[in-house]
Amino acid sequence: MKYSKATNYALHTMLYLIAIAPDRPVGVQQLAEKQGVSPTYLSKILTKLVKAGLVESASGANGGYRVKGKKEDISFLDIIHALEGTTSLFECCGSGDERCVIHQVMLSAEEAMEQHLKNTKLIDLAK
Amino acid sequence: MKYSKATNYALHTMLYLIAIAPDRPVGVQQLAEKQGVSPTYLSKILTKLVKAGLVESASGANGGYRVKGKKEDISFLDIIHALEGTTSLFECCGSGDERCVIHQVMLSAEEAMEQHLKNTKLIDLAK
DNA sequence: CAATTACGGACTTCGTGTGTCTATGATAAC
DNA sequence: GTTATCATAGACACACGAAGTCCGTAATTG
Repeated sequence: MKYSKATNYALHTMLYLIAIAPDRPVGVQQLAEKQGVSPTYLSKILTKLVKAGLVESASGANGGYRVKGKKEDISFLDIIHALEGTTSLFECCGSGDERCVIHQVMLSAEEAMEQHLKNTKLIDLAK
Repeated sequence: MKYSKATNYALHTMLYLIAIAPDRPVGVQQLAEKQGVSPTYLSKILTKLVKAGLVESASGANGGYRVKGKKEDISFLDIIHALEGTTSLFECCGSGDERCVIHQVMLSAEEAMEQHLKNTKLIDLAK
């Protein structure tokens, strides 16, 4: 039960893109150097963020990645869901519709965490 | 990023011990049948609960497992910590003392979930 | 065309969760 | 004391996913 390292990289990358990046797209090599990760690995993480609609990419020379949409709206939960998926952390007695009491408690606990992550926007940390 | 099945089994077992069990200890075979798990596997889970001080065990004939201490005090978090450990869900930039801003947000989100799990006692579900 | 950059699939490695099997130790009943 | 019952612990096997790497392809700029 751990958040993956990929989620960590994604959060740092997004924060960097939101805080520093101007209009120009940023290449993956530059992003990778900042965190000491290989560019090829980070590119797969960025592709997930693209598919989630959080960033947009531009191929070719002077290409790279740029935040898509309003920067103010991007929350921690958006990025975590893009990397970890949206399925529940707790799987129980099999059928999903009739949830046992334990399952209900676990779901509401998870929801408490998600609410916190949803209310915290990345731009709050970009001072 | 999932809770382990072992945590699921532990929660159901503890709920059963708290709700149904009288003073007599309950054998692992009986507990295993209720959930369709092998007794040998469930015994390792129960051993963790013993080491965490949540249940006590009795060897020999008519032995088994029994809830230790006050049943009213046992929370979801106690059991989860016994199975999953107490380390943070999110590991970041390496050093633990100087936490980056992202790390701080993740920790407080995790804490929101833990508070919920800490405040919910198992006996609340044993009607 | 050539250089740059993202995208995608295949692949390896490693750790951990999930179990099983078996031996050992403790206790109660006979 | 002997035997049956029960917990405990270690070794082992297996599957799956996380974490990367490598390489080929596609797109865009100059």
